[in-house]
Amino acid sequence: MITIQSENFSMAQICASGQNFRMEECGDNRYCLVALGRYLEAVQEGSSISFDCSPEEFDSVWKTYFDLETDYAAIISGIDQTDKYLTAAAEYGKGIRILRQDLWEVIVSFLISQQNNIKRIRRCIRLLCENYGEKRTSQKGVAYFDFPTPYSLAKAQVEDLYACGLGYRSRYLYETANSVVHDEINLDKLWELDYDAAKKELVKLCGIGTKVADCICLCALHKTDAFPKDTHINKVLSAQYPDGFPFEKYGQNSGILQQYLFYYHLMVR
DNA sequence: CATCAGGCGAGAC
DNA sequence: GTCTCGCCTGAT
Repeated sequence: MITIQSENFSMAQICASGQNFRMEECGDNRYCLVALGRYLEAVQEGSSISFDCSPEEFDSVWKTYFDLETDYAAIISGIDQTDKYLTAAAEYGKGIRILRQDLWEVIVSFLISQQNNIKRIRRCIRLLCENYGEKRTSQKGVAYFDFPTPYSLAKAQVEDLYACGLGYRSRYLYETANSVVHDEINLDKLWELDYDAAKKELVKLCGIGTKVADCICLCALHKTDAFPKDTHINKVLSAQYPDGFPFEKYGQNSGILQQYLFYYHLMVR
C-alpha cells in the first residue's frame, strides 16, 4: 500500500473520462483496473489516493501509467483566462490525467468504440479478454484476464468476433490483428515517430480513421498535440469556437485541453 | 418505433 | 480531395 497526495488527480474523473474501458468504481471511493498485465485497486478520499501495491511497483509502473510526473496545474494555469468555457472545463475536470496505456490495447479499444456506446464497448472488451486473454491471479487472489495479444486475437475468425458483440467492427479487428501479426505495421516503431507520422501509419490499419488514430496517439503514444474530434468535441467546437480552436496558442497541450472539453461536455452538456 | 452511440470504408464525383 | 451512404446492435 502506498499513499500519495495530489490536487490534480481524480480516479473518478479518469474513470469517467473513458480513456480506459477496464477501469471502474468497484466500491465506495474504490477503483479497480486491469492494465499492463496487472490488477490494481486504489482508494481515493479527497486529495489522498492509496494504491494497493508495493512502493516499488508504484514507482516502476503506476507512477508513469497515471502520468504523475507531469504538472497538470501548470498546464491549466496556462489557459487563456478570457476563455471562460475552457477555464470552466479545466476547473471541472482538473483531476483527469492522460494515461500512458498499452498501445495494442488502445488500438483495439478505440477501434471498437466507433459508433458505439460506453456500456457496449466495455462488454465487447470484457468478452475479448475472457475469450482470448490470459487468465491470471493477483497477489491478493483476485482473478482477472489480461488484454489479449495481437497473436491471440489474430487466431479468432470474424464470426468469433461477432460473437463478442463487435458487430461490423469484427472485420476491422480481424484485419488489424492480422496486419500486426504479419508485420505489415511495426507497433514498436510508432514510438520513434512524431504525432503526424504516427497518425499517418495508424490510419493504414483497417477500421482506424482520423478520430481513432488521434485517440491512439493521445492515450497510448502520449502525443499531447493530438486532438481527437468526436461527436462531443465537434458540438463544443461549433458552439464555443465558431472561428476554430486556438491550436497555435496551446500547441503540445491541445490534447490535454481536449480531454477537459470532452469530459465537461459529457458530464454537464 | 426511430434515433443515437466517443466513425469508418467504399464508391461516386 | 471531398461528399454521401450503409453499417452491427443495445440503450433510450
